[in-house]
Amino acid sequence: MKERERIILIDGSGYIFRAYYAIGRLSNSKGVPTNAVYGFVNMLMKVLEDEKPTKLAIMFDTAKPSFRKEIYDDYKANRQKPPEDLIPQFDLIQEVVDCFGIRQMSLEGFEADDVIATVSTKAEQEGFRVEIITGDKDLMQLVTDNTTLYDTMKTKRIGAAEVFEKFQVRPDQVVDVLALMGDASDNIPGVAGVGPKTAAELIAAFGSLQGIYENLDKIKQEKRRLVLTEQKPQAFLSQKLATVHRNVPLTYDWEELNYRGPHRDKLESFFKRMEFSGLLKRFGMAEKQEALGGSKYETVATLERLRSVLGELSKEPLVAVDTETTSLQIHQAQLVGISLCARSGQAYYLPIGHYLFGEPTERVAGQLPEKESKAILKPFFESPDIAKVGQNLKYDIQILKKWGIELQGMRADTLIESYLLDPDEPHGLDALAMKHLGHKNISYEDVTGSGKGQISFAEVGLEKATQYAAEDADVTLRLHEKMGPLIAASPMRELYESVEVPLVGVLAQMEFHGILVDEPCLKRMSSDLEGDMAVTEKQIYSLAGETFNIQSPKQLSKILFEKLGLPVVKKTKTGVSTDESVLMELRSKHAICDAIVRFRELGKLRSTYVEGLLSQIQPSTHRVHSNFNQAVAATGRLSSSNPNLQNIPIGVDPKYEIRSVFIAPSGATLLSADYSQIELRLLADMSNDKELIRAFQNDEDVHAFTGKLIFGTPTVTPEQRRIAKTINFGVVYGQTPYGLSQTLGISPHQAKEFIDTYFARYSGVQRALRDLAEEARKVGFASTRLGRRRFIPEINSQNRMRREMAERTAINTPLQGTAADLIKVAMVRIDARIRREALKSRMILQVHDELVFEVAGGEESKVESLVRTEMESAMPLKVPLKVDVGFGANWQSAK
DNA sequence: TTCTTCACG
DNA sequence: ACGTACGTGAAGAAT
Repeated sequence: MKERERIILIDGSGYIFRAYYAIGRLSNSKGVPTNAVYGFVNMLMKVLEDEKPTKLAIMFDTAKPSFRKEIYDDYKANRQKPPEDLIPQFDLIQEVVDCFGIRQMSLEGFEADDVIATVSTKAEQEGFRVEIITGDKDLMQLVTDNTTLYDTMKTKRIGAAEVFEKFQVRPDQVVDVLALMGDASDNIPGVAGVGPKTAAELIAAFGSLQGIYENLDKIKQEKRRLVLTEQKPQAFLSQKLATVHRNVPLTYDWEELNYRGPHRDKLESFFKRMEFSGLLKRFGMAEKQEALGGSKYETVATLERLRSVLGELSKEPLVAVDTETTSLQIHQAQLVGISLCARSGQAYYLPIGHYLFGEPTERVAGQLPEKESKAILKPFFESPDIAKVGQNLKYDIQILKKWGIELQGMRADTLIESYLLDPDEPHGLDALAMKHLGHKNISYEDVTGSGKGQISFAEVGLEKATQYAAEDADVTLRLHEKMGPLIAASPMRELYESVEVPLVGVLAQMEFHGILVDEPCLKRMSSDLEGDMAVTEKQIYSLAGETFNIQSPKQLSKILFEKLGLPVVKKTKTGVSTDESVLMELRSKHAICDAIVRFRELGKLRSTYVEGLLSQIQPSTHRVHSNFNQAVAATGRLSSSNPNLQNIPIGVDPKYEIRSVFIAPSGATLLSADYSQIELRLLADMSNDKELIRAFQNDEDVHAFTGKLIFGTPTVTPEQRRIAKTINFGVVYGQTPYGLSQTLGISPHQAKEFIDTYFARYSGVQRALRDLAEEARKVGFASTRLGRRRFIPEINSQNRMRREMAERTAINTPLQGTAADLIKVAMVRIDARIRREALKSRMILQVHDELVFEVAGGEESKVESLVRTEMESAMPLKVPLKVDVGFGANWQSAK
């Protein structure tokens, strides 16, 4: 028999809502909300790419209510109005469907489901196969041998077998099941007390709704029989409501459903309007390069010209600076060029280190001589009176420092400006140019190429390099002209000018200096770990009775849950969880669990910390130079990467204390200073809770104090203290009883009692947390003590999960973020004093509530007292700030 | 590229 | 019916 041609029908209305909730917040620069449009387009493209349809149509509901409303006034009565920012997106979605060249169908008085049913029924009669793209179970009634359902967000296609799996009935019986069980989302009443289980059981037994009522006497359970009799009208009404209408009066012919691909021009202008740059790229429609209005870029090729340009720039109020180099790794990077811009549209490129075809010795002609230009540039860059702005100046500061210039006069950084204005948005220069200037920057790959043929920036021709580099300086200045005033007019001005901008220099210094690593010791650990792992590996294989990849959660779960028959405790999105909490729960059932936990522990140490750290050591300095990222964490914290020095294990196994390999050079020691209970102290201050304030004013052990309070005892056992400690931490995260019960291994009921008692004793805390959520709901953002903001739009979400998540964010961000503000203030002040007092000691690490210093011999007491003073006085609170300080030859022993 | 797991505060 | 504490970054497997 000839293969049937396939028609794809898409439930458009269903996907609009799912797209809206799936994508969260998104809008273009004009403020038009675009999240649903974006999600919808992605769904559509997935269907087009995966299914390669030849015939398709998309069905929509109409604004007018359907005929069901006439039959039953309460139909969809409890359905909420679509959210405000979704409404304008309905039309946009219909527009984009047209751009794709896809037939859309709808009819007043009918729902999308009815239109789908009508077309699919007809199509099947005429010899087509039908695939319905929907997430709605109601359409299961349409399934036949030639009609299947498919949900793009799931993997499985739904045919008759899958329908049977879900409801234990044939597709044509689904309506009757729905009639009995009802549907809360459509407000279809069903029969009271009959859920999916009972409904399926009844229909399976009697064949249909009609069949049930013809055989009521055969129903044993008296109660059930009574309810069914009583609610017969509802049952048949529900059946009517759940049944799709298969005869909607539509006019169309199959030709109109042929899919011939998108109208590229229309699609391009639509995507541009929406500012979907990723989608434009996917269609090869990347915006054409448009020079910024009236821009003129000059390559500065002679020393005379350099002098005169710098002379002009020195009189300007602010100069944008950008450096081009051969590497993002400071200690491997060579300076290639510098761009400067003080008036938008007029920028200069100073070529200094361009060379030919991979030969660093073959200098390109027409460049500035390195030594002489450095001598001219030095006073310019080192003048504190010539104000500079840049995008991520932390990098340029280090490049210039390596070149022999100490940048002074840093006044602004657009990376930081963007971060403060909305920490959750992207802050890359290209993204900012698009967002604030509507301009597509020349991309780095356009200049250097990408992949195998990629060349170093040093090999780029001067003309091309000038266009690219000068544009970056130009764009940076323009971005500052947009964002600078926004910051200045906001309550964040002080935070920006006195904390964040000075911190850029502090972090640059920390990164540049790095921390010394004991390489031989790491190498010893590496081989020790290898040995221990081999032993553990053997144990695991013998316990499992076969060899397999222990590091593969998939293979491991096969062994644990299929071969060894252990019970499944927890699932992940894609399979069965084998994480540590699962293994700990199963450890009494099989010895393999402990061995796996041990193997993972050793493997983590080896790959992430030992090997990972070894690979990051700079051969030229024998140090690791981590990046301290100032514009990543949405709360205001720093983050650390390449390597991450903020998650080095604390060293539970004395054999493998990773922190002990971070050492001081000879003649120096390390000093570690960390805040004690910083977030709880801030909570005490913010909440004004009299008990919590008392605890800190009396310098109590706050966990023991809390324990005494919630257990009502004069002293606490270690176990009680542990529980109190967990709750103290949980409060800061906006804990739920369930979450607490999981971490404590107790019942949710008991967890709830602990929480209730906690709030009864610390009533000020409870009030403060409620106020934080309420405040965020009112203004749309959470803020820290120094005015840092984080927008939390989902605090008003219709989706409960998202909303509750947002509420926890609203509680946690002010605490975590104020702690971040505070230690940043301390860092800036400590660094200023180290410079002013000309100390040789250096700040080298920050780990959220801890600072680590390399202290020069003889400066110990001076640095200790300086650090303690500045940390403890960074911010006045209603409770004292306490700092613990320790010295040691390595990081481990300094704690 | 995405997912899972796990290290830190 | 569903998922469940805040914030990060890195490695390895699977897609």
